[in-house]
Amino acid sequence: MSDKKTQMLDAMAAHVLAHGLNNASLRPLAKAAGTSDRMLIYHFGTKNGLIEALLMHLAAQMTFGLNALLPEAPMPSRRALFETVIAATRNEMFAGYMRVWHDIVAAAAQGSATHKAAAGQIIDGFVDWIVKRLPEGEAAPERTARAILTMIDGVLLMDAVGHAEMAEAVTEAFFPLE
Amino acid sequence: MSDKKTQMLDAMAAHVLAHGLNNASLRPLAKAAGTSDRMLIYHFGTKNGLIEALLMHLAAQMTFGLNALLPEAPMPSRRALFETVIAATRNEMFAGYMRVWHDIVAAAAQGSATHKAAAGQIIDGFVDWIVKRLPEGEAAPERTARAILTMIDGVLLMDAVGHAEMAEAVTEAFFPLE
DNA sequence: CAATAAATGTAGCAAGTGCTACAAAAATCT
DNA sequence: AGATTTTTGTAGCACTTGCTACATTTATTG
Repeated sequence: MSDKKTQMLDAMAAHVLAHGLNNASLRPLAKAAGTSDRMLIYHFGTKNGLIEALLMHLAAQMTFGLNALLPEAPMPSRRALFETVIAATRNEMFAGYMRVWHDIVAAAAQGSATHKAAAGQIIDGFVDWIVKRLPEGEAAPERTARAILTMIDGVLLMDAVGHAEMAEAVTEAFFPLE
Repeated sequence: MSDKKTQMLDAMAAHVLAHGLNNASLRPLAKAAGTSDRMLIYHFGTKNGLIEALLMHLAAQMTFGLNALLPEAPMPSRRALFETVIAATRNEMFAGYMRVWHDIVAAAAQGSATHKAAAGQIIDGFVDWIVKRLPEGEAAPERTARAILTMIDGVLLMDAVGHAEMAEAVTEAFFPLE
């Protein structure tokens, strides 16, 4: 991929993180990238092509940011791991990604294969991340990681609709102090 | 509320369940309700007013459908309750509501107070529903219900992006057979 | 029955949508 | 250098968006 395209994608990703993905249209995106709608179509063929490239770009960014978050070492307990992730997703730095994440989910729910693919990529990255940080002695790490990620996404959803207190209930009910 | 408005809302709710909420526009909604965009604005003042009314209508419908799903009696175990709910949300009958749910979440994540309010209503209804069906002898039923609902929403999200297999991981990891 | 209010149809506006036609400049290749 | 391909600007098209102006019909009320 040419440098120019990558640069455009960076700028557009930033725009999407600030203004949302699902109602992004060509002209504002072009403006954010310092170019014209004409050029976007030229480079990406069609708006769907643009969105597809943008989704892959965003997925890669998310995975990268996640990996930069915490060293690759086992956490003392599931509970600690869970709480660390939740705290991180609530960091201002990640707020844009969380919004975009729910945009992706909504589009995927409406049947968009593109968005499902992007979601799959993000999820895979996240599962790997968790597996590497699971406390030692897990019987089925992959499975546990998937279960924990699903719970995290539940909390993320609740956060999104203004029910941040749900996280606490989950922690107490499913991650008891040992 | 007048009968006419209720009738319109029913028709528009059906349309939204089939075609999505976030990209619904006045003319298609009007067509679905057998009227004109002009009339929708007349009755609801503005599009936001319409969406607000529609959200409340949908929230009520969801709560109603949920209550019709299962008798109001304690389930034998958390696991059974969880599995029953998941199976229900996967029923074709509820597919439209699940799509709309994720639309609501996405809009709420972007900051819409209207959508947050609707989500809150749906969540409250769901928590009540769970509390009434929790196995007997729960120490903190309300808290447990919130925790379970959060997990359900995590699974719902995974279902939406095509990862239905996550439910299994959650069941095994967090609802062990006793 | 007359007067007032509620309800609706027709037409349209200004802004935004994805995308295209056409032509000119800039870079690349032979 | 000449030919050819890549890249870009300007304009615009056909359509959709939320919403409004104006006139007319239909119901309600004194």
